[in-house]
Parts: sequence; structure tokens; C-alpha cells
Amino acid sequence: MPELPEVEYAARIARAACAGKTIATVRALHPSQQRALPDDHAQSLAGDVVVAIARRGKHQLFHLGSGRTLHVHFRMTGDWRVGSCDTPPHRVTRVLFEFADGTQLALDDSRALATVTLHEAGIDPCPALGPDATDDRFDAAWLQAQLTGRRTPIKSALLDQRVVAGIGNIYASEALWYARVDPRRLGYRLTPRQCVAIVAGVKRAMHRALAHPERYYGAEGISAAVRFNAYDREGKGCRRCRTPVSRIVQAGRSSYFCRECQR
DNA sequence: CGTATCCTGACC
DNA sequence: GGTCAGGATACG
Repeated sequence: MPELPEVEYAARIARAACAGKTIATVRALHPSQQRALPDDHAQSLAGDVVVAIARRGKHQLFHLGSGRTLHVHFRMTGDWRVGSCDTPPHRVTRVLFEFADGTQLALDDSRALATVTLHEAGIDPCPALGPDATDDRFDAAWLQAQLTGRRTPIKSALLDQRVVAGIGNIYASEALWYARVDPRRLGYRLTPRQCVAIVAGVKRAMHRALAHPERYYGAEGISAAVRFNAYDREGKGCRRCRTPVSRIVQAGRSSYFCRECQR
């Protein structure tokens, strides 16, 4: 699933493909993308220029010459594919961007949950987001302040983009494994020391993935048992203590952790 | 807090 | 052919 490191990698691909270029056409090919980006919005993009592509959490923001912003969120299975305008769309291509120079940027998304939306100048398309997981402003003091008074398990808090932006289900489990903290622990009961460890665990998970995009991004062929320490390793030995990794469900999502060394 | 919704492919 | 997976949002 694309989380902050994978979206950062994707944004770089999009920048290399189309930053500074003039849009020729944009087409939404799937009903759910057509709902998000109606025909009149898509058609109004012709002739606009992609001035810059920014990333915030898991959001990609295409800043346009007109002052408008094209907001892209990959959700579960979105990804960019770069080609030329004569490349036919794939079965899973949901939105197709074509540029004046013949470059094509395809949003491929098997589950069709990704969104592309157009926003007028002056509108911030991102919902309320906390600091990026990699940002210095995401520190132990911030985390503890966000958790006080909330009776929510730390795992769920890490998935809340208002607390910290860019973490998804995979790196939430990884970060808590690094921090040696039980995902069920209620946020307001964490010690300052544990908050420090969690922030460090988040940064470690993020920076490891950012440093090895080829190992994580689009690495379906590489088994999770190789890529991760906790995620998707139910029953396999903890890499620290060999205790079998446990899987539980929190807020409808799987959490993986070691009962022995995560307290 | 939990649960449903959106989607489709993978898996039994 | 039923279930599951999951990011974000909406709702009870």
C-alpha cells in the first residue's frame, strides 16, 4: 500500500515525467473517477501547465499555472505509469493524462479507489493533516499532546492523519515493533519515554523505506517476510526474540506485533 | 468508539 | 461464490 515513502517515490516519478509541461488532455476512464473528476473539470485542464508537484503525507498536489490544484490520492492500489501518448491504456488505468510533448501519465489502480480532484486557486485540497511523519515537528511532545484525553489505542492514533501524516497500516505496525510498544496500549497511558521511542520508530520505518524504494515500492514479488519486521508475519519468529508474531484486528485492520517484546 | 461504504483481485 | 484486504469518510 502506498504510504509516505512510496508516495514520495511516486511524486518523483510524476515530476520527472511532467513537471513544467503543458496538459493536452485528461480523461477519467472509470465511473468512480468520473464522479470525482467530472468531464467539465477534466476538459478545463487542457492547456494548463504543471508548475510543480508537491507531496503532503500521502497526498500529491499538482500546482497548475492557472493557480488551481489537482489533488491525487492513491488510496490502496494507485500508481503512476509513464508512457507516450500512443500507449493504449491498461485494463486498470483509471485516469489518463496526456501532455503537449507526447508524454503520457497513467494512473493505474486495480481497485479504483484512488481519487483525482480539481480545486480552484486559493483552496487547500488537503484535509486537516498533522505534520509529516518525517518532519521534525512530529516529535514526542507533539505526539503526547495529541494523545492526551483520547482513549484510543496507539496503533489507531498513528493511522489518524490529523495526528501524523503519511503512516498507513504497514508502517504503523513496523514503527511500534521498532519502539517495542504494544499496539493496544492506550495513547494517553504512554510514558514520555515510549513517545520518544514511537517517534523514533516511525522515523526509522520511514527512512528505511525511503532509502530503498526498489525494495518496498511495487515489490509485490518480494515477500513481506523479507521486507517487514512485523507486518504480515503472523506466526513467524520475531526478529528480536523469536516469539511467534501475533495478529489482532483493531478498528477493522490487522495489527502485527510481538507479545514478548512489545509492551 | 465501531461499522458500513467505496472497489476489485486474490484466495479459499 | 463467499470472504478478505485496506485509506478515508460518513454515520450510529
